[in-house]
Amino acid sequence: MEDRRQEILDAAVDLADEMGLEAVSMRAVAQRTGVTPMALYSHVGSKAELLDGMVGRLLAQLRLPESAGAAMPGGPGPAPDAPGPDWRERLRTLGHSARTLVHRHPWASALLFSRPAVAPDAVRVVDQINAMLRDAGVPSPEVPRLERLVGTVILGFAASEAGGRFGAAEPGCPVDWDAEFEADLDDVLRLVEMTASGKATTSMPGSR
Amino acid sequence: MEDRRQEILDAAVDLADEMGLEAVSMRAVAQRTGVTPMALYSHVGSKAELLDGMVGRLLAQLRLPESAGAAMPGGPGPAPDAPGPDWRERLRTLGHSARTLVHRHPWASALLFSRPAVAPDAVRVVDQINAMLRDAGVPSPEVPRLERLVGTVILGFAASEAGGRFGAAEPGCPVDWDAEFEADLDDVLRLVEMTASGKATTSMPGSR
DNA sequence: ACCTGAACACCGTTCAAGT
DNA sequence: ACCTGAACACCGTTCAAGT
Repeated sequence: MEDRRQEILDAAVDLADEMGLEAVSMRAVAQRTGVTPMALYSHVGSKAELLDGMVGRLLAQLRLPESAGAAMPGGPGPAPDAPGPDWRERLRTLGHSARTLVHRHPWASALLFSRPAVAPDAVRVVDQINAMLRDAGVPSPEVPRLERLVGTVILGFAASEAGGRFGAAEPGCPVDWDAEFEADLDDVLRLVEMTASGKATTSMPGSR
Repeated sequence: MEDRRQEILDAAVDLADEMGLEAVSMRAVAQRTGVTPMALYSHVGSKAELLDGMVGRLLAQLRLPESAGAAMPGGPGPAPDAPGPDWRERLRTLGHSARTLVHRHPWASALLFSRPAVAPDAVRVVDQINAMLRDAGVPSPEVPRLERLVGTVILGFAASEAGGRFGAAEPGCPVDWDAEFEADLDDVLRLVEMTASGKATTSMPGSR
C-alpha cells in the first residue's frame, strides 16, 4: 500500500506550508499522521527521502500546458497539424505555473536546486521544455543547454523571491515583481528565438 | 574587538568547506575556536547571524574586476577616457569569479538565495553589475531588472551545479559544464546588447 | 509487514553565575 | 564585557520487542 506514504508526504507538505520547512521533523510529521515517529521509516526510509518525496508531490501536481497537437477530441488518431498553443504560449504558461507553485510552497525552492531532475515527475517537466524548444526550431545540440538555462531563470527568479534575495529593494521605489517576471520571460523567449534562427554563434562545439 | 568575530566566522567557513554545512553547529564552531558554545553568542548573536556572517566573509573575498577608468596609476585626477576592460570582459570576469567561489564553497549557494543583498559586501557586487550595464548602454529604468536577471542566471547556474540539479544528466553523454557556462554568459551578453540597442520592446512601463 | 518504546548522540538557546 | 556550566526542549536514527 503506497497509500500510507502519500498520506505522510501530504502531511509533511501541509506542515511545511503552515509552519515552514524547519518545522518539518520526523516527530512532527508523525504526530500529524497520528503515528509514532519510528513508524515513518517503513514508508520513507529517511528524512532526506521524505524531503525528496515532498518535492515529488509538488512537481506531480504542477499543471503542464498541453503540448501542441495532443489531447485533441475526436478519436485516438494522430493529428499532427492540430494547432495547439504555440511554444511561446506554452513556455509562458509553464513559467507562470512554476512561479505560482513556489509562491504557494516557498520552502520548495531551495530543495528544487538540490535534487537532480531524476524522478519521473521532474523529467516530465524537462521533457516538456525540450519539446517546446524543438518546436521553436532550436538546433538539437543546443536543446539540452537551453532547457537548463530556461529552467535556471524561472527557478532562480522564483527562488530569489521566495528566499528573500530580491527582498526590500528600494523603500522609495516599489517593484512590480509580476511585471519583472513577465519581462524576464520576454527576454528568455527572445533568446530562444535567436538561437533558433541561428543568429547566435554556436558556442557549444561537439560535446567532449 | 571585532577580531574575535572574524575568527569565529573563519572557523565556521573552514568547517563548512571540510564537513559540509550541516556540520556547522554552534557547538562544533565553538570547539574549533577553542571556546565554549555559549561564548559565541557574545559575538554572533544567533546561528542565523553566524550564517549571514559566513556568506559576508565569502562575498568580501570575491575579487571584482576593476571598473573602467578606475585604479589608474598617476595621481588622483579622474581619467574618464582611460580604457579599462570593457563591460563585456568585466561581466565575464565577475561571472567566473562567482562560479569559482561557489565551486570552492558549495554550501554557500543555498544561502545566497535566502539572504537579501543588504550587507555592504553584497551591494558592492550589485553596484558593480549596475555599472557594467550602464556602460553597456542599457536604459536606466531597465538596469535594476537586468542586474537581477544577470545575477539570477550566474547564481542559478552555480547553485544548480553545486546543489546537484544538473547532476547525472545522461550517462552516455558527458556535459562540459565550463563550455555550457561560457555559452550561457554569451547569451546573457547578447541579451544585454539587445536591451541596450533598444531592439527589445520595453516591457516594463512605469513601475506601479 | 508494520508499529512501538526506550535509548543514543546530538541540536540551539536561556539562565544564573563567575571574572 | 566576556566566558562558563548546567539545564530545557528539541533533533534523526538504531535497536530490541511486540502483533
